[in-house]
Amino acid sequence: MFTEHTTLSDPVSDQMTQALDHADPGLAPIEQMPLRVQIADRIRRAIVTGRLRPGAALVETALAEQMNVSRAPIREAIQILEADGLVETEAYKGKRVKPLTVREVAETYEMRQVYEVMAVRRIVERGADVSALWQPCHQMAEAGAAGDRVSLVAADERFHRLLIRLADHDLLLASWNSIYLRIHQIMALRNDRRVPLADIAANHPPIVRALDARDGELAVALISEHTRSLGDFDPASIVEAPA
Amino acid sequence: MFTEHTTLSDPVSDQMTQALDHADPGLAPIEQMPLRVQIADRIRRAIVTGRLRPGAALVETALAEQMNVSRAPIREAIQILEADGLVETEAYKGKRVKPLTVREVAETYEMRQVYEVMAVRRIVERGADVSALWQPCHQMAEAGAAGDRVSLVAADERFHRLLIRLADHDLLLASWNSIYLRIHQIMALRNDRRVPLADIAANHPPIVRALDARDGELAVALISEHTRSLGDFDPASIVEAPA
DNA sequence: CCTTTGTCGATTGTCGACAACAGACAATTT
DNA sequence: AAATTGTCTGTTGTCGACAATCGACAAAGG
Repeated sequence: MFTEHTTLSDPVSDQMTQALDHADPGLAPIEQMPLRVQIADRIRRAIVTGRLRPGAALVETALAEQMNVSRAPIREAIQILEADGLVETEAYKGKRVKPLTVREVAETYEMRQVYEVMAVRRIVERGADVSALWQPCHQMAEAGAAGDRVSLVAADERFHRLLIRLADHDLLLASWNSIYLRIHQIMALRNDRRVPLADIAANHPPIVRALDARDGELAVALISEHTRSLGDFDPASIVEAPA
Repeated sequence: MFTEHTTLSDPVSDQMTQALDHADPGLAPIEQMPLRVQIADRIRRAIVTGRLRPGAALVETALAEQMNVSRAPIREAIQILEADGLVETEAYKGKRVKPLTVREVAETYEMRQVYEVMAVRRIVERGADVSALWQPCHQMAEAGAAGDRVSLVAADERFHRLLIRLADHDLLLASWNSIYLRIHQIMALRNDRRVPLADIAANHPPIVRALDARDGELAVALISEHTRSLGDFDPASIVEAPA
């Protein structure tokens, strides 16, 4: 077990949870997270879904009143987000959602590529079983056929997260998660429709096949090209003025 | 400018600063860091120098009294260290210096290798000027000849940090810094005397030469072997029982 | 008109006190 | 004696209030 930091487990289905649709948990252990974590999760989701845009001010007193808690857990939550690299503080002036610069976006995608290449190398070296990767692949294909972009993106994330997991490297996973938060945010902001859905779905199976065949060079080349292409983007589409 | 997080700027010369030996700063801008940052720096240094060993309890009230501040900045400082991955929290039970497992140590060094390889690749691709790397090289040679292990390790860190800087990639630098904190800690704890000083010093110039010659393959191979060898260590030398 | 100084509102920084919780140990009951 | 319950202690979690700082604007003085 790691520390208490959460992992943004469920990016989908958010406020649709009513009082009716959750099955009776019986007497299963009741999970209680510190307030700061719950708060951090909420704000984080607001940021990575684009509801809180880069540059938006986060005022402790306002958030405290809004969520009906004191400032202390709000402060701590924001500090968590600061460590995530999503929030920026200027002493005695304010905290705000960190503005995205073109450079940061590029660096983020480059880092992601390095992480995924590292994962692929490890998977090949260690001979891990990659058959589980087929499931998200199929889901992507279905979503692509149905033209359901949201489901496809969700399946894509599952694919890549699973790929990282298969590398069996906790530090890599943590680093990738941290990076992927920002990727989430970027995708939410730029809402890019250029690449056809079917293409995205079609990119993944060859990777799995190469991994399965233990063809390290090919697998690295494929994942490298795949993640690199994601970094090509329209610079003006998202970025606010740096200052 | 980044946020306010510090960078453990000066690992050496700590408490030797008396009231006399600092030159008159004139009317230069007086730097004031939030208490949490000063506190975090102190505790961080204590951890990475091994003065606070893995598993050691960090009790907020005790630290608050000891440093003569309230618990609030202590809490926030500890939270920073938690984000650094140096401290671990268990709700309502306590905070302690995160125990080091064999696996974590191995993963840390593997991650460092990936980062440095990435840096070398970027340096070669971008044709950065690497002549500045000679200075720490020479310092290492001198320290090696004088048998001064401390100076040599310090110069070694300068070499590698500069190498990362030359890659001109902020996110890489931040990630490397985070990793290197733990490396600091590990080195402080295991105090390993196996590798001869001269060998360490001798390993670096070939890397600079390869970079200078834009021989990417050779440079990657050299840095890869260099950082990999550091990860080979005596497992029993540092690790406490995981639980 | 320009410069300097004072004041004000907004925000974060810090503090001291109290509440909630986990674990250990004693008291009670059977 | 064993099991259950109560209690106590150490620690973190949360709160409300106050202090410090910043930026902007008004006010005073030349």
